[in-house]
Amino acid sequence: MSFFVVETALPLPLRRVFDYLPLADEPESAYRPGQRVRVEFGRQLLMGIVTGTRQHSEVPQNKLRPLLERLDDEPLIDDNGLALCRWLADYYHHSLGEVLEHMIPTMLRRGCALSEADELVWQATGNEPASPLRGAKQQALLQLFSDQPRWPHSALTAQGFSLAQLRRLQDAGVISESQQLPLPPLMLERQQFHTLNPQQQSALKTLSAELGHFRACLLEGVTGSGKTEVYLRLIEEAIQQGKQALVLVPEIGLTPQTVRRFQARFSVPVALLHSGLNDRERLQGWRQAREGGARILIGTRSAVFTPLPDLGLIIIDEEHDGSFKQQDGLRYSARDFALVRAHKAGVPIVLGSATPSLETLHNALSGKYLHVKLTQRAGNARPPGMKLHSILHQSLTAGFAQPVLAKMQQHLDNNKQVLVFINRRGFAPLLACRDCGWMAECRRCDARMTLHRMPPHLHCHHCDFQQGIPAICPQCGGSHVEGIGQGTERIEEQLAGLFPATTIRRVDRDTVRNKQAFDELYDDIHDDGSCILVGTQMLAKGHHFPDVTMVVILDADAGLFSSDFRGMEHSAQLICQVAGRAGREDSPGEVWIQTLYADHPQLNLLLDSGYHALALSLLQERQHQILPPYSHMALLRSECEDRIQAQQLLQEARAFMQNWLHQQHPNSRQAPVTLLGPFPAIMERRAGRFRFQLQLYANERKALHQLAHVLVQFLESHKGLHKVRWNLDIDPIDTL
DNA sequence: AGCACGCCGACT
DNA sequence: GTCGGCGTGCTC
Repeated sequence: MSFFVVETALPLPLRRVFDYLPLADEPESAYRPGQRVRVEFGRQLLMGIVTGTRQHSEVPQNKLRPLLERLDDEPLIDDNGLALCRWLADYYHHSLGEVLEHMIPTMLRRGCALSEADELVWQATGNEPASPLRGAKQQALLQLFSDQPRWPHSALTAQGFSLAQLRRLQDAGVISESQQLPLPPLMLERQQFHTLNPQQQSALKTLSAELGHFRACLLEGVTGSGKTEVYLRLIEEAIQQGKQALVLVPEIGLTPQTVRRFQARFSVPVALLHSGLNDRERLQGWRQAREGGARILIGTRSAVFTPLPDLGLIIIDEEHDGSFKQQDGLRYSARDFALVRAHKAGVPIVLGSATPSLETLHNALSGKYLHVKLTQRAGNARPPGMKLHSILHQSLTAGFAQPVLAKMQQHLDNNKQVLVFINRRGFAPLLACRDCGWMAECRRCDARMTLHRMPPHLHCHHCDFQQGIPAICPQCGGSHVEGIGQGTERIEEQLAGLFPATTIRRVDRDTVRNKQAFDELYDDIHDDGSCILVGTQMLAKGHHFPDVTMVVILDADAGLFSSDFRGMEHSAQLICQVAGRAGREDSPGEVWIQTLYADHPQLNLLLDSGYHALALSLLQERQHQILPPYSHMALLRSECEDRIQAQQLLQEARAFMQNWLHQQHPNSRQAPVTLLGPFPAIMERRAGRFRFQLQLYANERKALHQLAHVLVQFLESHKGLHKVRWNLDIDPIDTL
């Protein structure tokens, strides 16, 4: 038998693979890329993924160790999946082993067998009972198995049968046990298709012509224009062609409403992958997709990695949503990765949004993406009337201007609901002393502590540090320590005083601990008559509130002057999204935006001409400033408890890159990559660490990629400054 | 990332 | 005299 080694990717931040000797007596053909193997690595036990076999190894013979176990006969990840992981690792300059880790569910990472996701299934043998069966339960079971020969155990326990009763049938030889992967439940009552308006029909026609080959499409549809109905029809066509569809939704977008809408529309199994699932459920969903049982997979960011053998269509709903970008570790964009995946699979991808990101819009306008628009609202719904209400020189009651309160009362009197949006949870964003100006600051961050009342405490929203509320000022000993400014808790409390007869419901991370709680609250809200909803952006996404006819945006100004160049884009998207919560077909909503800057040009452009017009203007600005999408960006961040060292790492990185660029382009005046920084982060100290950033801009992605590659090599081999943590963010979405 | 080895300060 | 701090270097 000839010598060979097994090349293995390990879940380590090291950007290389490791060679292991095969198990004794196993031929080279037993090892295929994508299988899991267990190996000893130093003193630890790790699970690795085979990436190939080699006749020779660079590693000296005496250093090679044999692997301990091969866990799979069939590769867990196929060649397509592996190629996609290689692309991802390369594009984000990340270790292949860690990328592969994202590809498989937690249970499989821990070495479990695929069959762990199976359920117990009872199968009728067709034999006569070997011993007489007595009792009503036994007879009932016999009847069930003659109606249908295979029954999942859970379906039988749901009907009140016990394991002992089934065992008795098994002992009599009437049934035998086996295992199989459960299928996602099928909805039997199919919902009616909504009729499409002419615009939806034409959009559907355009998009369905793209099935069968790669094409990136932006479906830009104003709120209420019926994007979902177009997705559903398109999916229906893909399903009819024997294909699977992958639907990615934002983190809070996977509401029961959405799920029900999908499940009730298709006569094929729909699998879900979201954060509310346990490890076993995740493995089930993953396998249902991989083994083809599920024809539609709906999931959040990480679902983009799920193997789908018959993939025929990808849909990214609310493609502009920030939750598609992972913000730590492997900082990938599920949206961008999905585009690559669609390209490699030769299938169309539809990016849907009422407020597309400027990147996507740019690609659509330049003709790179097919641009499909829906400008009419489905049914008779009218767009909400949006108005700016200047609060300059106005006295406010509980943070509200008098006319706004009056208008709210009007809507409540009509038995309607009012939504108050304020993107700040807690009671007050600041606790300060009236006598000396002292403020409660977080001891670990450059930030003020937020005052909470329920329960009373100070809470840093940046590092989660909590402490009690001082009764007297720690600086001057005075007793006039009080909360300054408005948070959701305070608004809730004050509105209760102003509208004593009205139910006030607060919706933020403090009142809604998990998804299920939100769903329950949503049902309550649905059953309420008139009420006021006070909440953070949690309210803005996902759920629609049909009885809300008025939306009040209290702190729009906070987003208008963000130091991030995407600040205005994100504010506009959020305002549109909140505004979209209001109204239904017969009762149009109205949106009041309180602002100190009623003549803010961009805010006015948004309100007068809509998101698309504002986006075009913002794109022009980006073009002048040569910012994304007119340039490509990467961000090198550093953090360290020692401020000097955090900064120094970036200075050294900068010096290294300048030197490298100079060597590559000795004669050019303008390097292909522009370096900016290091700058302290907007919040320089967070959770006890000082944070800095270095910005890299390039016109050509290739130049940026090459520089990033050597930069990572430099940083990995960098000896000094060992305590400084760093990360490289390709296509960052916020530069905070 | 772990986990060793290794060389200097305050404890039994 | 040891326990233990974390600097630095390696892991197929």
